[in-house]
Amino acid sequence: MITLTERQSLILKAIVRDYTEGGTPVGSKSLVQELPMKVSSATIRNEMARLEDLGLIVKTHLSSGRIPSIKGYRYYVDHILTPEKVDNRDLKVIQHSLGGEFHKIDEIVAQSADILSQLTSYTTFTLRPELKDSRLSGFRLVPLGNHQVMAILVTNNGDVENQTFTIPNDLSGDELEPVVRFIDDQLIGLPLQDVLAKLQKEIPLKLAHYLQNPDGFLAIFGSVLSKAASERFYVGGKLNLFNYTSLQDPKEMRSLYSLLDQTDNLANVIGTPGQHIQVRIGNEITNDLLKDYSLITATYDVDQHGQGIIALLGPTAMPYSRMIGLMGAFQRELARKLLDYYRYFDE
Amino acid sequence: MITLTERQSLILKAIVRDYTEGGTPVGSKSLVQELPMKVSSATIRNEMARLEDLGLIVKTHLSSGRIPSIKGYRYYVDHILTPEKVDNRDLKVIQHSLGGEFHKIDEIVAQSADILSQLTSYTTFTLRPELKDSRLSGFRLVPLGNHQVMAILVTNNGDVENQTFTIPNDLSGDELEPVVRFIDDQLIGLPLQDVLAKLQKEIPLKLAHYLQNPDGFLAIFGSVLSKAASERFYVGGKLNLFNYTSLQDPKEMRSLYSLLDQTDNLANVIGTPGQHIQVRIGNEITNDLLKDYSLITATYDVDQHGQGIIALLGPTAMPYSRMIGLMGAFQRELARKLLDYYRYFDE
DNA sequence: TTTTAGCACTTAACTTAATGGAGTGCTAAC
DNA sequence: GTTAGCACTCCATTAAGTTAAGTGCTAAAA
Repeated sequence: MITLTERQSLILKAIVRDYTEGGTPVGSKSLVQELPMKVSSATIRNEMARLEDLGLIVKTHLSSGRIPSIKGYRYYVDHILTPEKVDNRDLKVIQHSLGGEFHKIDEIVAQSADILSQLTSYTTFTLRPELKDSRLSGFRLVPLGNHQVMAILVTNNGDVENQTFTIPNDLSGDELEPVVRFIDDQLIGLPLQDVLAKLQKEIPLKLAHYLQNPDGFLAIFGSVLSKAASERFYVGGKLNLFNYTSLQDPKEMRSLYSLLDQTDNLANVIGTPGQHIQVRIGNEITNDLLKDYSLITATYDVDQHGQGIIALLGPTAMPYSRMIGLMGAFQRELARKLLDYYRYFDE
Repeated sequence: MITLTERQSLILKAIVRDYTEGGTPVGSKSLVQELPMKVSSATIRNEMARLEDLGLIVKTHLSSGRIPSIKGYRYYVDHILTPEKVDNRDLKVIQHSLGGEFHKIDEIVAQSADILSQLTSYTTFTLRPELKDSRLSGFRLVPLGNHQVMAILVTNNGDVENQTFTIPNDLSGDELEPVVRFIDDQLIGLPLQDVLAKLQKEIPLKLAHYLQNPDGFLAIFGSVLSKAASERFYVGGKLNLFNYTSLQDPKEMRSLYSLLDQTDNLANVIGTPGQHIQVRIGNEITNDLLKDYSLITATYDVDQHGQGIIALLGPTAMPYSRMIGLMGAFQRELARKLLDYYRYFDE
């Protein structure tokens, strides 16, 4: 367990601040000017040597200034940093852009990602509150003529998922009606997870009473269901990659773009955030592509409706203090907005 | 009007080929080796000087090899190039990937863009056949409970457009039923364009019989309608920008990405392709951002269902011969597949 | 009249050398 | 424990030199 003196702590803090703002290694001379204590650069140098021994700062070459190491950022985030109060103007932006009327949870969550990435110039992922509490509240099949049928699934949160299918010739719309009624009787009100489970076990057998060949129908129902039940991240500010990636290696950026395009990957990247706001720096992120970046994840609670995630990807040299402040603001505002939304549909 | 001798033509052709393949300026010595005639490099140099006088090739500096000018590419495309027969393997890929079952025209068209960009490593836009022939064949409002209604619009081509709305408290699902019947009576069978026109003139008056405040409903209907009637390009192979853009200027790539993200811009970029396959090179493209690239556009005919567009964006130094061959293949295969599709729904 | 060999000349790209600036570690004195 | 002083290191930038590819031109050959 590392413990720093007051002075060392101030020096580390200044190095982190200067480097995240200026982007160039920080030397003893520039530090001596901005630090509140009146000591010489040689003293600072001695302290810096000690910080380096502890592994908190490193040199880029033998005679360069220092930059924080991953361990240094870690210490800074854990022990030194205080979250910055969110700028009043930023807060206005957040509240205003979440103030409008939304028709889907996904829209709210996506909007949040876009705003956060705009405020930070970084890249954002958001995940809606967990669906484990989501229940099936309606299922419809609407014949559209021309062999086509639209399947619509509604959850108790007001989420709607739909898909259009071409049905085989030997299956008329009328024939499906009792099936829908059967589904309604058996499955309405159940959590989506349970529906998914039943769909694989009991339903196929019982469905045989109504249809000779229930496979086609099950495929339809399963497809819409899994679309509604799957965890999909929304990614905002992809173009901001141009702001903070190295640009030296186009291959890397390309890989990052691909990673962000496949939203199902992101669950692995983000993992299961335990604490409320979690900062992972450099190689602390399990994905190798992101070993030179930092990831801040926050969960937000929407009471009995579960938790959602909002995450921020940026350079390791990011202004953590401001970022964590912002994440906190989103945690609160997003939870509030979603509670409003649910209340509307729960009434 | 420029006329080249046989020999000059061969030289220009070789320069274009070498440069599009190798990417480096072409000198007289390397030309003399691969050209079928037996002359010295000095002779080639004389001819090259003449081609330069004509503005068909240029030097990158006073003593460099030559690269084709835009005028040179133009001449090559117009007078020298013969479309390359599509590689058998490529054709297989195309046919196989369009051979599956599709549920929407948009899916077919999007798939084509993806395949083309994969085969070329460039970027592709596709536009579905014009919608002016598209007619309204069904309109539904499905109440989902909880103040929500899904509006579904179906066209005679089997295209389905839908959107979910929150309805005001003072409007129940039942009240909307006569409205839908009214819509069905008045508008079914009309081209979408006409529907759009009527929506602005006659309908609001007549609708007043059924609803005190028809504005809300009209907004819903209009929104779904315009979604169905709008021209939306699908863009494939955005990541391929990394393959052929300069990478020197990250700002430029960022702008390009933005351009491709706003699909409504693309109509202006592509313009109205007149001929069957049109090649626009460098500053011949009206958009300034694309002045260093080439754009090949092709229209494909789907008989009475109108024309669609497929377009390819790449570097000016692209292998035009192969590309034009590929575009031709897509013209044919796409028309064929879509005719199949329409036939299925027309029967 | 066209083609060719020969040669002086140009330029980009690469290598090497020189210089200045920022910063460090260490020592000896305060 | 702190400081001044100094030798040392390394990056970044500039300058100079070298090479390879290619050109245009001239005068002779075909």
